[in-house]
Amino acid sequence: MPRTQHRETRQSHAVRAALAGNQQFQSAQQLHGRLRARGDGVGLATVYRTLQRLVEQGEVDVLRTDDGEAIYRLCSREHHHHLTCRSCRRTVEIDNSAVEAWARRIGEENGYADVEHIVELVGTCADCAAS
Amino acid sequence: MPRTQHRETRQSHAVRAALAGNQQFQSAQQLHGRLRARGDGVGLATVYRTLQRLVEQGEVDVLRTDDGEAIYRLCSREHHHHLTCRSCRRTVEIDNSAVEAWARRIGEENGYADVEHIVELVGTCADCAAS
DNA sequence: CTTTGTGCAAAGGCTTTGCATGCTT
DNA sequence: AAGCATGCAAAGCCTTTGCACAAAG
Repeated sequence: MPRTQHRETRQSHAVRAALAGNQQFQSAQQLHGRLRARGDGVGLATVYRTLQRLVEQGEVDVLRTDDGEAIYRLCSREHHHHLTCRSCRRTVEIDNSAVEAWARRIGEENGYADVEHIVELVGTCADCAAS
Repeated sequence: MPRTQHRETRQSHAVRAALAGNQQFQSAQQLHGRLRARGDGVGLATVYRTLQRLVEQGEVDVLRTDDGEAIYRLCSREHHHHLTCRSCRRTVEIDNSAVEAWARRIGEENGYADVEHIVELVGTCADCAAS
């Protein structure tokens, strides 16, 4: 059982609140700046470490911008993949059991056990394609 | 039409050759190391600048890994995916037609065009599982 | 009281940039 | 000859880590 053992601190609460207050993907630096502006001073390193924990616990999704910056957002579902617009970053969460099954089958066919998969899709969304 | 004008140099040729020699996405550092190993010494900065130019010219695609590393690949190349052993790094090439179709369909269903995908499988191979 | 979280600053890793030099055209 | 391309090293950015201190359980 993944016993999520983390302590309740003012800082971790602040980070979670900042995430909850915005449904869009935000960078660690943005969150840090937002917290600082709000008066909830939190060290940048703490922001990163808190986000890291949340990602490990599966409570937060993380993606990478074209700049290589990590952006975070509270998850809405369990396991899913992302389809991201390469232009505006609009993101759709994909929940497709076909991929899961496919990955597992490929593993079995090749004698590999405990197969994990990384799947990310990038495209141009309808709006951006139009403009 | 703006004819993309770039000079022919040993280095730019080497980078293009390295890209052409691998149908998968590769990082700049990987390309640099490969060139160095091959004897075609090329400065790391030059690798980056050449890749930058190729991307601007639309000859190369760029994506970001979860580590924030940029990975490059010549456009319009058929590629395959890999199933890698997390222990011994043994790698199997995977037929990709199923994934290609799946990715394209997901894109269409969501109104996304030109869908690129990153797919990586990691598991434990039979030998390593036995030991 | 013990363990984990926090801050700060330093260190890391990837990428970009300044500048003098070499090579292409 | 003129101007981009290259190398090297330094600088930039985002992120992680070491360490001492504070706080939670």
